Amino acid sequence: MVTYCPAMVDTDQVFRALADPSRRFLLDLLFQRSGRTLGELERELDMTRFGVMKHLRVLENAGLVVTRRSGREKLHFLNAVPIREIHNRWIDKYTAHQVSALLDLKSSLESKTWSAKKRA
Amino acid sequence: MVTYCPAMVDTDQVFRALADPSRRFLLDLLFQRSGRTLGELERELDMTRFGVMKHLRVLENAGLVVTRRSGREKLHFLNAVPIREIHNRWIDKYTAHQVSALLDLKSSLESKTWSAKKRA
DNA sequence: ACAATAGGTGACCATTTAGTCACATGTCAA
DNA sequence: TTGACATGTGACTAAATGGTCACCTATTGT
Repeated sequence: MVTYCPAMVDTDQVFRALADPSRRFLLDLLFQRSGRTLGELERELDMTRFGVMKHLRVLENAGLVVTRRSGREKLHFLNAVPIREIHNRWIDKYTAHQVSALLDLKSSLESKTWSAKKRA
Repeated sequence: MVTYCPAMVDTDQVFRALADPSRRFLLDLLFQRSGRTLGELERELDMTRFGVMKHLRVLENAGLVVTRRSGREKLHFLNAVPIREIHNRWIDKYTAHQVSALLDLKSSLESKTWSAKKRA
């Protein structure tokens, strides 16, 4: 019998977890480098350890973060599956191409602006 | 000068807009068929007109819904661009394949369960 | 054993948020 | 122009949320 699967998530918990900027920043940190401890993450936020712990639990309950204990440390990893499910909910194959093209255009414009700034 | 672009969105507003189940349901309705009026959407939710209106404004401010007036009616359309940006934030090209494969597996298992149920 | 370190719990407070209502504006058609 | 219809505003209440703190447990190295 399967005891855990990264694709098993509660939709509502996922969206509520993503609603907070601190939690999104935690996901950014784990996207950058997974397998961090609570203390390590705490140092990056302007908040007490308890606040960070609370946020991490919300993320874990939502399935956006999975954890593994190692001695007295708890390692946190990013799980991207719920993110992909959000995408699949409101973007079908037909509109996906248009949207991607628009965003590519946008980022290309932004990089031009950026290099213009850099030169200035 | 550009006065409007579907790719111009405030990240925080997008995530907070998606945090409510009623608002996600409104997006589902507009994903199914875009260009609906307030009254039309109101009939689908178990909520007063005012509540629905408030939710639609949140979605509009987030850029997830764009509107067009037509006489005394206001038509609402889904804008998928912010959704795609969420995806791009935490899923890179390398993990995208793994995640997609996992979700394909999941949906194939679910459809098997479903047809088994149907036969029973 | 001991102190230092890493993580955890429950209660608490300030702020935000969902939903409703009385009331107001603008548009259509007879 | 009159009445019906579609949408909009500001104030209000009840519930949820973010963040902190005093206090607690478990693991490590000496």
